[in-house]
Amino acid sequence: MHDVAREAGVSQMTVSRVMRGTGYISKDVQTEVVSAARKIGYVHNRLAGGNASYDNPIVGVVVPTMQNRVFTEVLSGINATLETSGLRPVFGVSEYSPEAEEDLVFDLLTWRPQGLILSGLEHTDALRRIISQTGVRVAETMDTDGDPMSVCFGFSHIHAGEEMAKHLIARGYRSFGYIGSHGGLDLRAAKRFEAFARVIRETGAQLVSVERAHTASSMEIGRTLTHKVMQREQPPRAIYYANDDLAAGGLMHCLAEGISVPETVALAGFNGLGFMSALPKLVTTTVTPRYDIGVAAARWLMAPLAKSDAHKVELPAELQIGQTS
Amino acid sequence: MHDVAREAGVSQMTVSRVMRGTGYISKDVQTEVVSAARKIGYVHNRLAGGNASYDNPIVGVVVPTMQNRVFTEVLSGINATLETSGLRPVFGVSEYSPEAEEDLVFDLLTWRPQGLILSGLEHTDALRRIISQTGVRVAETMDTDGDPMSVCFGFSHIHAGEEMAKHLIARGYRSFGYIGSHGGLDLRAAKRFEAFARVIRETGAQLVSVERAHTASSMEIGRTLTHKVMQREQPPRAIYYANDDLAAGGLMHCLAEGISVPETVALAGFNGLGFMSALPKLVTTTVTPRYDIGVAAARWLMAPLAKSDAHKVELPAELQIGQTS
DNA sequence: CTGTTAGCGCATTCAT
DNA sequence: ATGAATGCGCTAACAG
Repeated sequence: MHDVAREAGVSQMTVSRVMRGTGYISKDVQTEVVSAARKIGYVHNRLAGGNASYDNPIVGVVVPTMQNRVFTEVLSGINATLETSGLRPVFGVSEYSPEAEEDLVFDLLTWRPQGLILSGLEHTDALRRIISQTGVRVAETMDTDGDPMSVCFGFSHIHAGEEMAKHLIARGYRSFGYIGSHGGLDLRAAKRFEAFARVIRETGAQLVSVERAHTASSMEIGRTLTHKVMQREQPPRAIYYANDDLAAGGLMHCLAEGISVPETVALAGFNGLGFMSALPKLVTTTVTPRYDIGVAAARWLMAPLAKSDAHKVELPAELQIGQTS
Repeated sequence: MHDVAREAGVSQMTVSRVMRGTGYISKDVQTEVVSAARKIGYVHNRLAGGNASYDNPIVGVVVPTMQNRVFTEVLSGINATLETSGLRPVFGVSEYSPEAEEDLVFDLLTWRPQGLILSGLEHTDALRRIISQTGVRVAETMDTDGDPMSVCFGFSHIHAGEEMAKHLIARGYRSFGYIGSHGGLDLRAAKRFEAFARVIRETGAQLVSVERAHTASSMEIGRTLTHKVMQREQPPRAIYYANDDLAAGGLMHCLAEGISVPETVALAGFNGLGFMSALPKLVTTTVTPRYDIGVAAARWLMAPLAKSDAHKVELPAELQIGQTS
């Protein structure tokens, strides 16, 4: 920066102001400095400045997985929004482990970020402690069933599970199956399932099978588990899947085996991912606003709401009735 | 750090060494410092250190899109590998625009990264210039058809296109269609297509239709374009898709319309994404080592090969013959 | 194994 | 509208 200053015949401080576009600078000096910088091949070091001003143009993001489009879409929303003000997301993947999430948060704090974006409302005590100790701003996403540390953006999974149960009950189904993944580590899926199961029980209907893979969700797993469930003596009349990938896999199994949907078995997914509209049958699901949640969380970190504002920002998920129920 | 030093009764430099885990520190002092830090609630500022040591624990990554699993898998490989040595990827999305890529590189250099990971071998002149001016290490990925700035990791798209053409010709097909996306901005897809078309022509077979969506690829687009192509008076006997999403959409169209595959029309995709194995028919495709490419590039940045080493690291893609050709 | 000295590349806070 | 002095939090280089 000194070199640029000398080249442009101004002080180092003026170069700094030009680089950041702050304060008053005359047009002449501005162009002079820019061309001097280009001539020397100078690239502004934004992180060194963060040292003096005590914050960096960074937002830390922790997502549970990258195997599910849901979170890459959230990330897209975050990235697109932060881009507008020169911030960048720095992310980590927790693989649905609270301890891994805790480690990641510790690591990301090491970067002195403007804020943090986490998934879900359940975190380790140590994580909560460090957050309040350091005072970083935190946006929690994807869930509103619980108490956020400061603000959360998302929807109620309990409501989503109930709503789907009611829909299927209303359609006349009385015996149900559930297919999940991640060995139950996905706590939001667990909330949906519990709410779903409760409504089923209250209605006097049956939950005849619950299957959960121990690995990440995928169409393959969905197909395999559906095969397993449908081989039983008394297969369920309707299957609720933890997400669309699993449900799509279920549909693929039925297509391949000639099982008629929804006559023999009804299927329901969760998320409303784009690829679902390309399947031969539109699968009943709950459409979630992933991208918008990312946008909302990022926007909040860029300009936090006043204290008086809501601690829970609802971005509702909507039941989408397809041709599989 | 001063406060921690005082609390632990050592010098600030010793605290620095403990935080970074470098140099020789006695076990006693080490534990003393750690507990002092915890007591005060001190979080190490790693970016301030980057100031003094002239680079940060960061690798800049530019991917063309996040809509395609291919690149999120590359990112996963990069992330998992960098994690092992405390580095983090900081990424940007170019949306297949060379100018956007250029801007992103300029921005990422502002972070003083240890290195850069880019996609493809085609970049703007300004980008090449800044790279050589600043001397950052750059790994280019996904392609080996061309000259890397320093090292590239991937496979030949020309070979992949030729190989698929030869396979389909060998199966006896003589009239072909091609379905792509991104309005031709995906240069690697373009390489495959050109090689494919050349072999077709050389064999005396026909390329009867070429369709390209102007938007990102998806199953929906694949389904729509397949519908369009199959409506023609002389539909092709085999369709080569720019990627698996499009091909899967094509298969969905055929399933929904009762078009028999491969009897009426053969289908071939590209990438060999995991979800393909869940489809009712295994689609013929070329399996690409996305994750491994991310791993290899990241590993190289962590410990660059000697000058004498290869400038092109081949991670071969393999033809996978399925039930759709 | 630990401490001292010097300074990384910037931005803040005054001045003018 | 621009500049000078000062310090941010940390690490390199060396001494011991």
